[in-house]
Amino acid sequence: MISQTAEYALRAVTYLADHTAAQTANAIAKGTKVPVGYLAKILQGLVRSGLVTSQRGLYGGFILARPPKELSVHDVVQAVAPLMRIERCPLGIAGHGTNLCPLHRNLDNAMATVEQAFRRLTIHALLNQAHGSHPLCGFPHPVTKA
Amino acid sequence: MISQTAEYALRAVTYLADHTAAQTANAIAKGTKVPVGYLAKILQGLVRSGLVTSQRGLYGGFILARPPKELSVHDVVQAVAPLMRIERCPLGIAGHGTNLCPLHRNLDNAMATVEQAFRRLTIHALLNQAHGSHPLCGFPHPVTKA
DNA sequence: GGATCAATGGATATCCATATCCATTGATCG
DNA sequence: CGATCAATGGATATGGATATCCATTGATCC
Repeated sequence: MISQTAEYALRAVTYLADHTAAQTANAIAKGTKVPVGYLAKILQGLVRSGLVTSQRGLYGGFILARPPKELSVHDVVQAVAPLMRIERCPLGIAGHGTNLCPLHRNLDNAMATVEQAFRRLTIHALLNQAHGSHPLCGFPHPVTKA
Repeated sequence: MISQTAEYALRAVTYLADHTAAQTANAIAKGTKVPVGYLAKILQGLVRSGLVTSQRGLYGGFILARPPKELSVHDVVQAVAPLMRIERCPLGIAGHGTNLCPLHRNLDNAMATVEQAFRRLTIHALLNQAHGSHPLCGFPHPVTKA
């Protein structure tokens, strides 16, 4: 459904949204159970996309570039592993344009539904949904460093 | 969204639904633009799942095991490349049960929506949606052999 | 300046979905 | 029976997503 990379990116962003101070790749990796080396790559991607800001050196790390209310799940997914819509006939007939056959029209409609849901769902909303107030599955609410 | 394998399987099943006589892997491959060797493997999977019946030798080939009205897109997708729902916490905390965190609850809800859509959509419905009456993208309606 | 911390970029490894090829099995025809 | 047709199963390749490692760059502290 969504790639492992997108899943990791969402965990990282959720984690960042839950912290005000900069968080190192190491801290995020521990807090989200994502392999640290791979996470570093994903964070680089998020930085390049402008969703996250990075800072080197002591007390450095990563911070969200926008408030969680203005950051959707769709933004994150598109940044690291875009959900491709079906725009033209996958059977490659020329001149068929946007007029998809029933099969692909229906498949794309399903994708459209998901895309819409992801657009509407902000990271802020995730944090504030009732669940004993921890935003990540089965995780003790991390103590925000003072 | 759905794997290449599932896409191929759906094309093949749609093709079969449009033909009464048995169709060889070769014919299906040509008619759906799927690599024949790979299609053969996928068809084997469909046979094993009981969605399709196979017959060797001259005039052999593949036929749908059920009428297209009783065959959903979901059936086909599940048979070859199951869409995995999120059933428990991907962060692997024991005893967390089915109580997903907001992130994974929302992701799984999106999947549930897609699953529902796929369950409701039959192959028969695909064939009968108005589109100049060819079920596959940009494809001249194949002449059903007499 | 030197020491330490932490992101960056590049090279490399691993795994799985995708894909190809072919010898074997089984069915039909004459 | 032999010849032909076509699915089956197994071995093998390939590419992209996933993942690891490390030298380099840049920032902070003393």
